Amino acid sequence: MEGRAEVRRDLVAAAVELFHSKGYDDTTVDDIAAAAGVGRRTFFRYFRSKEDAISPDHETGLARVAEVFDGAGPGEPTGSLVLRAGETVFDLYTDDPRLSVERFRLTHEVPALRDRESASVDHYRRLFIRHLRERFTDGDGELRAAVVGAAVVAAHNLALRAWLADGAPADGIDACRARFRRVADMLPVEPDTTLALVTQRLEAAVERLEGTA
Amino acid sequence: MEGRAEVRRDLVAAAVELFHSKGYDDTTVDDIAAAAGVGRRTFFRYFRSKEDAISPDHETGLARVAEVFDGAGPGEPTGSLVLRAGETVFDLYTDDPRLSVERFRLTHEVPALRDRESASVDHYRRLFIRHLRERFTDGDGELRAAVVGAAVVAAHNLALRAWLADGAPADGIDACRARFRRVADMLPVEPDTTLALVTQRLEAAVERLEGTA
DNA sequence: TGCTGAATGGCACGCAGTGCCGTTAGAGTG
DNA sequence: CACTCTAACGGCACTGCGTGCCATTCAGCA
Repeated sequence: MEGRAEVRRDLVAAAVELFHSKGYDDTTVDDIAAAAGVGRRTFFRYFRSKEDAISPDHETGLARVAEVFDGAGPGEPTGSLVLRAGETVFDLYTDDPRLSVERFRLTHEVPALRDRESASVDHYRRLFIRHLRERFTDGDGELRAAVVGAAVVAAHNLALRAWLADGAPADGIDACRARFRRVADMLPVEPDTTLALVTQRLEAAVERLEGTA
Repeated sequence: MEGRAEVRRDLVAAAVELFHSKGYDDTTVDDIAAAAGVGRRTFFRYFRSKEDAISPDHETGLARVAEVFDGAGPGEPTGSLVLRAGETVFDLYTDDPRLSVERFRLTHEVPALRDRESASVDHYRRLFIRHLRERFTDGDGELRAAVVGAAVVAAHNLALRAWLADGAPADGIDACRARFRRVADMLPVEPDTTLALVTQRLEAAVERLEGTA
């Protein structure tokens, strides 16, 4: 007899294989259960729905992001914090690249799965925003939290999808991470940081030059 | 006999009323059709699914955004362009504020509707990104398109939802629009615009001062 | 009056997901 | 070994969504 973990793995394998060969819509839950050698009712004891059979464990990803935010000191810059939180999610996809690539292909071809993906991405976005609001306390803090949260999640997905579309090569993980990190330069994590900094330096330079004149 | 438009209106009214009184999950398509005085089969001739009965016409909104982008001259700044495109969508919600408010309430309480909303918002995001990519042609153009697109849609939803949560008062529309427009200051629509501009002026000032010295 | 096409309603079907219950395997106890 | 208890499983029936098919109705037209 097989344990629970083995049955679950068999079901995922059967689902992926059938979705690939027969197509998602033409594959019924009965097909998956039969291919895995279990009853139809058992399938629904392991997965809430047919789509769940190939969905990654989003609960885990959300928990990791929350953990990063909760464990961060108040002194850590928000820019590096959101990068750390985002990178924590990468591991969920690098653990099983083959499965991730197949899932990526399916979520791009099947409308139902694409919409489901959108919904789960939105959960990440909301989680980021909820934590960012605590750090943005100025007048437009809520707006900036929404903008930064949406931007980080978008950049994360952009980098991840480019890597998956490329077949998820092992030597491409670093490039994927680097690509994601570039978003840090585009975030309004501090109000008018650049302008204020340069203005300050400009004034200092003018003062210095006026002193020598 | 009633025309097609009347039947459709009756179905929407019946759906909204029943979702409100009985709850979304406890309302069947048979209930809606019966309340509207038509057969169950007819319901599915007007709406693709049960959720569709209270969804706004996203196709229209997407078409409006595409129209703004297609009709814009190449000289128009990207910042003002995305603002114009975003504001075009507001009208879809201001046309029938009562319906919009009820829909807002439902999409926040019913998980199935919330996920559907996430998916439709994602369609807007992808549309923005697709058009923005044509305008961002530098090295990180794709990343910036993703960031700006996600940020604009997020800001739009933030402003819209705040207005809807407030009961969609007629005198709050301008404040809603103003709130959305503030996102323009946070977008990386031009690479290093501020830094490049100020640096250039700094160098010019230094040269000038050195000349007088 | 007879014809035509569009809208409708009814019927049956496939499939997702759930509740219920009988059965079975395996661990623990005497 | 015999008994019990529990967790997992399979089967069955049911609700509800969404679709295909077909007969009916009704308006417009020759």
